[in-house]
Amino acid sequence: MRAITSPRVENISIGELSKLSGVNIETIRYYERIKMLPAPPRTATGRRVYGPAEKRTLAFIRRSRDLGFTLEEIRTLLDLGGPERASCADVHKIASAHLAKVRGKLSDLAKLEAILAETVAGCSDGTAPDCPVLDILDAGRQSD
Amino acid sequence: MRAITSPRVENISIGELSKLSGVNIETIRYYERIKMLPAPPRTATGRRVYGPAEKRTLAFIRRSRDLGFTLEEIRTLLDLGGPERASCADVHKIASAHLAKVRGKLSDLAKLEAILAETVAGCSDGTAPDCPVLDILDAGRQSD
DNA sequence: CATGCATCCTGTAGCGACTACAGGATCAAG
DNA sequence: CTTGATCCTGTAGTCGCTACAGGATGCATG
Repeated sequence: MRAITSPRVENISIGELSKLSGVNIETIRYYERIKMLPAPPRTATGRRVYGPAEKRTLAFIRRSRDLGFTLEEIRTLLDLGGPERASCADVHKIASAHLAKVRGKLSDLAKLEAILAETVAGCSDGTAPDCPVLDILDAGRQSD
Repeated sequence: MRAITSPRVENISIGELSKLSGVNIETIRYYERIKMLPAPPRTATGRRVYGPAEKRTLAFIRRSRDLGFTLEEIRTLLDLGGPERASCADVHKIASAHLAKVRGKLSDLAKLEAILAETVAGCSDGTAPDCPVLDILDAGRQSD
């Protein structure tokens, strides 16, 4: 979609795009290679030229990555939001499955935090003669 | 003299070790390759024979991995717990650094959960005409 | 003793999501 | 015109496994 009403066509280099989006240059090229991002037009000398559309897409990808979606999931999301603007239900399915995964991870991590905190506390400043941290890690499974 | 009744010298195969420890056979061999585990003795025909020591070490590794330590960290922990039984302070440093990382991840994940939950809720059953999930992902960065 | 199946062996390649080069080409400023 | 920043392609490395391929043993049964 070429911006008809948009006055200036904002042409930016990959370096600028990288700075603007917070995505590594190498990663942007990587996204292009694996077809997460469409290949942009080039200058006569072969440099990539990006416009607002790519900027938007990249921001979408980045945000979704931050939220822990895999590239595969994001690809699907992008497709769902594409020309067809298909079923919101599909999007909902992906997002809520992902939410479930996140919640699982969250509770695992919370448990882990508790154990670790306890472990570390047992050896508060390293003056203990035998290190309880190692013992706890060692004896995690009591029945050995 | 093979162990008949009481396994005084507990000699086990890699398969048994795998079952006992819950670590994949391939992974055990991988650990050996990258020197996380010492190479065990072999039978005349080249099969690995493990004893209680390896079992212990593997359990230690496994538990530490479950707690999210990297193999590199675990390697250090194993060294620290080795013949020298060196400074508990070092162990404490590693463990608490790791705890800090875990806490960071935990809070990130909690924020993420909140955003995702909200996002998903906005599209509770996919009957909305335009999908709010995509819009939210899209518009995460308001200033674009 | 032969058969057959489970288990083991080595070695290599693949995964996801990047990251880090090497070895050039081009651009913008002084 | 020279310098240094930026860009290009292509390949290989990272982490922590996992999955083969293609073969060699081990053990129970007929």
